[in-house]
Amino acid sequence: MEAVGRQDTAALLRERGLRVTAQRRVILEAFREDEGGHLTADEVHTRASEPLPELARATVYNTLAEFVRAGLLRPIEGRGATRYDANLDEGHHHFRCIRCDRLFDVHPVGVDALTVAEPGFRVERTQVLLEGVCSECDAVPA
Amino acid sequence: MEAVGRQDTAALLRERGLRVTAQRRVILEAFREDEGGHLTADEVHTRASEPLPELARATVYNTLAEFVRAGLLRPIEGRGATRYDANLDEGHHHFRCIRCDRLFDVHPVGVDALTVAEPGFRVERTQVLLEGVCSECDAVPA
DNA sequence: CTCCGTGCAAAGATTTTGCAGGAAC
DNA sequence: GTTCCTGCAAAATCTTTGCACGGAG
Repeated sequence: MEAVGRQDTAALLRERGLRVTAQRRVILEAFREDEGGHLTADEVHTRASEPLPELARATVYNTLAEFVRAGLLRPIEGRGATRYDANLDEGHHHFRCIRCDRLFDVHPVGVDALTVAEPGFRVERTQVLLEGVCSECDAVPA
Repeated sequence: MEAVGRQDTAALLRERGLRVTAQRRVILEAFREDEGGHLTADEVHTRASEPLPELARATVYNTLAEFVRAGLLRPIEGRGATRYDANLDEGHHHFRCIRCDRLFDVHPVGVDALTVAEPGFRVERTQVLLEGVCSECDAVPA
């Protein structure tokens, strides 16, 4: 929601016990600059390569996994490549357009009870994915 | 829920407008014989290869996609390989154990309101995935 | 200085595609 | 007989791994 300055990026990394490197900074900033903030590893690589052309794909994968462990990102698994969500708000869920494959944040009504414990299972995470056609694609005949 | 005989398998395929072939029959029967019915393409291939050793992997993928289009299976996307669900009951959702990676059917309380239309999006499908540790894995120290 | 992160390349896993032969209807 | 499915093999996609160098703390 709130835009965070570049200098804060380093502080955020340090806060989470992560070493500050140029790679981590540009990767984290790629999410801040993205409207919506739902990027695939490949998209992150493309964007972060602009300021840092030497950046290897493997580093992107390693770093994204690191960020997930540190609680900076949340992986959204679905069709094809995994997308990473920088919006850590527990109350939101996702809508994927089956036409354009984009991912949107949504706040559906009536999902709050989902945190209810399931007997026999220790629930640690909940992922709600709505699928359909977004208004933009719905306007197109095809 | 109810076990369906082999002879019904062919009828079911015909009903859905699908040609009846040995491959499709053994693939569909693999789901009936599986407790829980959440198989990956590879698991389907392994099981269906028993009665039909010539069965190619590509055929399994093609056939599963066909079955999804025909409404016989529902794809459950998540970490790693996609699992296919033979339980078409709209009211159930899934729990994945992050230790053993198995998928269980669950009926969490309070999810009914999820079918609520999301303004601006035409929702066609809803996928709720709970993640955590199953009771079986929870009993193991590691 | 020490440790951890990075880059490179290669392998691994999953899924898709093209085409010719063959079976279902 | 016509149409659609299957098998084979190869490629495309997405992700992980091993190892040596180099920069962060």
